[in-house]
Amino acid sequence: MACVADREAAVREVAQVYELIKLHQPLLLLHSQQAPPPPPSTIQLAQNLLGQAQRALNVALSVMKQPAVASSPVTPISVIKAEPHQLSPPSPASADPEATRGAKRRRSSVPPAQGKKAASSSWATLTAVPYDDGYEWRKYGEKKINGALFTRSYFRCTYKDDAGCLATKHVQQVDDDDSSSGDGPLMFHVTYNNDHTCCNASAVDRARAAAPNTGGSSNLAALLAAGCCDGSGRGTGKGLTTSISARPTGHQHAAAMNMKQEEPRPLLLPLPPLVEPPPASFPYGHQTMPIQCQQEPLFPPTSMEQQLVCGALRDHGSPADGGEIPSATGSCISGETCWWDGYSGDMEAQMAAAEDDPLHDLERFLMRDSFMDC
DNA sequence: GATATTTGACCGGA
DNA sequence: TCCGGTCAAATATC
Repeated sequence: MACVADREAAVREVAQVYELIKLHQPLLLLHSQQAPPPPPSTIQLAQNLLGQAQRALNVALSVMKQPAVASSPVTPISVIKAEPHQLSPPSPASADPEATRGAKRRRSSVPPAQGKKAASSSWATLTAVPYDDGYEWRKYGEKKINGALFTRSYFRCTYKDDAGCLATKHVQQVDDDDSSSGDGPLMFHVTYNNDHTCCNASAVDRARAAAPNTGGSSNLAALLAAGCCDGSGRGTGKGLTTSISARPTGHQHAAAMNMKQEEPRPLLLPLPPLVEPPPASFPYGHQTMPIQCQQEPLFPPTSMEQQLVCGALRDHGSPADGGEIPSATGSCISGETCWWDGYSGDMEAQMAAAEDDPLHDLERFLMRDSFMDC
């Protein structure tokens, strides 16, 4: 329990610094615009430092405040049920062309286990970041649920067809006044069905194996080990944009739930914004890099976090300091090569630079077992 | 053209 | 009959 208290104290400390930076950010910007203006390099340096500090703190807070997320696809807060359902091998339900032609509904031809829930296991979690659980998801439906303020979105594993992965999940924003009013983080109930049997699962399994004693708390290390995505090279470059539902869902947050889930996942989980997104002209160190992971923010109001987490652990080689985020197979989707490729090129120099990077130290601190293993 | 998302309809359990 | 979950045509995006 003492460790929990330590974590809370750490969260408070980091949040305090974050607020300080938030407070002084306009001041810095103001100074940078006053005459005589400081050398551009100085402005650049200061702003880079500011951006990096914010990013680092965001990283820290993400890790510290969300220990239950992402070390595994989810760390269940509560297991709803774990019922043994019949599992049927993924069969092309529409193998019979006659069955599909002209008939929109032919579910009667689908084997029962596939036609309805075929969950081998089910568990749920509460998270502020439903889109980042280490897997790639494809949305297949959305429903207005009785008594719920927001619609529920249904997702299945992207590789259901390719790998026969039966994993599904549905995401429901919590009807919470605090979270919906913007005073608190948006929270989402994410319910998972079936374990991943695709290659993506193996990536996360490796992550788990890499931190067997962390009890699910070492989300950072797990995410690192899991890589950015599945590694199948399936990134097509399509759908890299966030799709916010155009139809009126009655609530922007509900609309945000329609985000595309196959986006290359950020390496860390973004926190609800502690700071307002900077003006577009604000040259954060990472902002100018090609956003391979995220061309548009998942949540428009938190665009900075999206970019922050996207590049959080790999922009030591960001364009800001001459580096370049590689696009192996076109994007971050390429998986485990994603952030390691950030050190491609002059790796030694970049690693050396990273050693001196305060952010690097922070990350190392965060990854320390003594800290993570609370 | 390929792929992903949207959205109304359908299915099946309660 | 209601309702949650899923399907698949239509549509959007690249």
